[in-house]
Amino acid sequence: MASNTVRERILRSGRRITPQRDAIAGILERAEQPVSAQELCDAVGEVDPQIGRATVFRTLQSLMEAGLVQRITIPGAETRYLLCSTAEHHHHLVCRECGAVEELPERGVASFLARVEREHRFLVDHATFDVYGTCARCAGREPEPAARP
Amino acid sequence: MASNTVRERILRSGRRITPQRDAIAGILERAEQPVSAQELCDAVGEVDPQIGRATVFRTLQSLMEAGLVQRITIPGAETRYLLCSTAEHHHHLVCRECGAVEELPERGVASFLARVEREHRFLVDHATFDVYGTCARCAGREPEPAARP
DNA sequence: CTGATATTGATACCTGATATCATCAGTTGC
DNA sequence: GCAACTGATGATATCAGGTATCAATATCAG
Repeated sequence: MASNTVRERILRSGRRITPQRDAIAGILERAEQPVSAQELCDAVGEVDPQIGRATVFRTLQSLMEAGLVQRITIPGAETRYLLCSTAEHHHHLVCRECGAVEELPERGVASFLARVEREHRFLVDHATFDVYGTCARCAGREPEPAARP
Repeated sequence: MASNTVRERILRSGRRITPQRDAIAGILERAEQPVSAQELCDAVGEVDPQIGRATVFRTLQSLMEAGLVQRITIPGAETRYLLCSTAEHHHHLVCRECGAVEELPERGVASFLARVEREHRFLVDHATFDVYGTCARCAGREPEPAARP
């Protein structure tokens, strides 16, 4: 299933499958939220304390190059890594409450980018569009229960 | 003029004017491109070698809080700092060729964000939208003259 | 001018990430 | 299955950007 797919995707990108990569990909796969490098190192250490930091970062690098992982750089916060369901370029809706990340497909942004290109006479090569806020699930709950009778 | 405005803006934010802040703001003001922390430290050192790195970073912090400076975090590249003409939230078009930065006003993005909110039932709090590509001026020149007869 | 207080500079420190390099293990051809 | 070629690993050192500490200093309101 999914695990197999990740393995296949790693193989297809001309990389080798190793227990370390398996472990790291598995952790990313099980994480519903993007994880920081530190969290990932800790989680990896629980699976196999032998796995070194360098391997974790190298694996992230490889997976990013293969398009399996995206790095989410939140200004003023930790950089996080996310296993993406698609290798296509896309953007993220990050919930500040629960940390959940929703993927915003490129085509949702394309028409907007086209307008930017037209209005600014700017040849767009790459755009990062990360949106922070509150997801539907968290917005449903009351954030301040004490504020209500 | 502009220098005065920066001073005023610093003062209005309840901060003191110091020669160090003056120097740092001046460098940012004269830079047409966003500068990295390292570049800024170097440039500051040329003005006054006494000014320490900590002061540079603290000043950047202060100016960011005051809305005078924005930090541009390019994944996989250096973080850069940019003196912005407006304290309002806005986005950037960064030219990869010449490094020039064009400001994209929030209102240009607002309607797009509204659609995202509607379609994803997501309450947008903050969005960073940084676009990389080629500006009109650089696109006008031939990037590969050898490729043409 | 003067004092309360924000600011500074030197330094140490932290975290995320990368470089090095000898060793090890997948993969491939047979 | 086996050897060997090559990519991957782990330990370590190192780097860069950025922050914390703290005594000394400078700013600005009164």
